[in-house]
Amino acid sequence: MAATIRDVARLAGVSASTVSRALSLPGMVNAATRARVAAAVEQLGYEPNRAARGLITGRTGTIGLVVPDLANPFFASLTKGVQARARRHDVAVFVADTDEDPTAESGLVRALSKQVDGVVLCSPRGSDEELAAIAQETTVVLVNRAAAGLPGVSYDNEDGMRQAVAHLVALGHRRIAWVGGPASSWSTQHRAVGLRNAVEALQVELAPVGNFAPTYEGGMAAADQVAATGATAVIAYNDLVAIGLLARLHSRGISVPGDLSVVGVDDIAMSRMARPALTTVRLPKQEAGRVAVELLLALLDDPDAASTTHGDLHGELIVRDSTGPAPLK
Amino acid sequence: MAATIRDVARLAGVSASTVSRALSLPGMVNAATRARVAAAVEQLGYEPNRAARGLITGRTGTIGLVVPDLANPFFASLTKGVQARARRHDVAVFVADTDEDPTAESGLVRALSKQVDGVVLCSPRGSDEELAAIAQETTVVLVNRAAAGLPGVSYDNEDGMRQAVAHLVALGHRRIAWVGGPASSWSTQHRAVGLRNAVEALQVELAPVGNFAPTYEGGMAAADQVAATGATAVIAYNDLVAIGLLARLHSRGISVPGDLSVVGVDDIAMSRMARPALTTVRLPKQEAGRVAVELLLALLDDPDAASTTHGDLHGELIVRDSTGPAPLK
DNA sequence: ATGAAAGCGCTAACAC
DNA sequence: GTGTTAGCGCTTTCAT
Repeated sequence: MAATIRDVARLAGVSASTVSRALSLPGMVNAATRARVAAAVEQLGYEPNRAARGLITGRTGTIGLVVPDLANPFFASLTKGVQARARRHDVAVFVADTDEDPTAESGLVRALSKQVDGVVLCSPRGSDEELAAIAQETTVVLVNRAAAGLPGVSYDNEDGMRQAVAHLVALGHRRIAWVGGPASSWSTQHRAVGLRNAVEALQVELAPVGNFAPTYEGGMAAADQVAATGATAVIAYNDLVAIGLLARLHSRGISVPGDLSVVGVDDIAMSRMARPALTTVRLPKQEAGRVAVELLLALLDDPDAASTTHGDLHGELIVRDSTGPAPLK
Repeated sequence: MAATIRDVARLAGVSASTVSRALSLPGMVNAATRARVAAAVEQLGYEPNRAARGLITGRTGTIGLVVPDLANPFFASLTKGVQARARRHDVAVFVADTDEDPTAESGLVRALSKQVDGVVLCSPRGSDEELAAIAQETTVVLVNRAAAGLPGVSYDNEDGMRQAVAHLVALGHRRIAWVGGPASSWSTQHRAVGLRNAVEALQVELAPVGNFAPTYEGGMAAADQVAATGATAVIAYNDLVAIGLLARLHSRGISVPGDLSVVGVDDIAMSRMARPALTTVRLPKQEAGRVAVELLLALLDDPDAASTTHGDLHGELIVRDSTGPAPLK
């Protein structure tokens, strides 16, 4: 059996409350007693029982993480970041995967919420109203989505798209195709806006080819339409789509970057390994997870810390072979 | 505030103990009372507080999962399987990532073990002794590793290698190179054994080129040595290594599968997207996670269920372009 | 079949 | 600064 606080108290010759205080509020106990307690703790290998503590404090020392798909490298990295940062704070992480089912989202969060202090919700597809309802019941931090009034971390999609367009324009491109992700996705909408602003500012043309699944298959499906636009460059919703484009363009005999330059978003590991290696807007994935955890913990400590309520992360253009090496002839 | 068992008891006009029984041991309570309790539970949206229950039962309804690297697609899939199956059993999953640090392994398990009923430990690098010590303190199920006496799920690596070799030999290959993973890895060792058996049975030659990191970079590093062996085919420790080989061979002007056929292991999503698409031994990743959870839960219910103590999963050869389409000339 | 009472391990008033 | 008391929400004897 594991040692309890009473065992420690007995061994240290003090009361249980003193042990409790020595551990949680060291300032409130005499240095000498504190040392005796520490010794007893050490000797017994005592670790407070979190369930018992939680029962009384109402805090579990646990947070939940809900992602659409763990097998998607983007979310896997994010999870890694969340998990690492939470551990630093001695907080455990429950992970739940909705399997890309938007219907499951709020149910999962609600189920989790009984067991955790707060939840990090990634790329939610639910409506703003649904999210607001969830936030009513539990402390939530959104990732990759901004919803009115809710705390969260998102990426500056507009700026990322600006960087991508600027790069392509500098290489001589004047007509740029855009393969969107799911129409309902917050990031697709914002990337589209950023793109429109950027092409307008730089006086080039944008050729949107519609919305596709954010997958390799989505890219394969979009490729022929991209080719038909007559654009000399294409920006894809994400790297998976861009790699799908690469595959289909290759089998059509369309050379990248010779005939068409391709840019993705995310910078998943796979992008470096693609042929040609993919130019992409790198999104700091683990960083988003870390920021989300910090935000959540801050919010739990002080529920109306309105000042730190939203994080905004920047992407960084990574130039690889799919847009080079030579400028457009 | 959430409803407590007393609220339910009051509303149903019974005592708290009756509510408790109605929920956990329905057989022990009168059908009529049971119905009244059920109605009250429904009306109040009551959910038992797990921490309070755990305090007395000693069970948390939570399991831990320790993986070397969440960003590795292999472990991401596995985690997905674990998480999905655990949810079916209404069990929550704590996920921890060791960041490929074997030293962190046992510490993490120990830390987790205070908060969970049992732990699924994936691809542990620790010694058999370390693992045995951990198993002493908490219920553990190993994945991708068999250690004397410990329950676990692993793959039939020997058979997987046999399939790969048979395929290559049927295509006409007579000298097959092998790029091993980390020397300390259990699966490297077993794959090597399977390979030796297979080449012996089929009367062909094996050319091992040593041990490399189980990554894309590892594959890049191994490629030139592979080429130098004079083999016409190579089997890589895993798909990441195989894709690294593909990249380096391509830049050396060595054609795959024209000059050299390449086979990987795992069948991660990336393999389908490689150019040429990678022939590989598909390992059921999510399935391993599911089996591990079932095993762990069975063990928790009956600590000496020695019968179901080890699962063995089979790989399946997936033939793609990196070993075809034409047989060796 | 049901209720009363005790207590899991801990923290938070409240005394001193 | 420290001990005493009470109680978080639940399950589990032990009565009845």
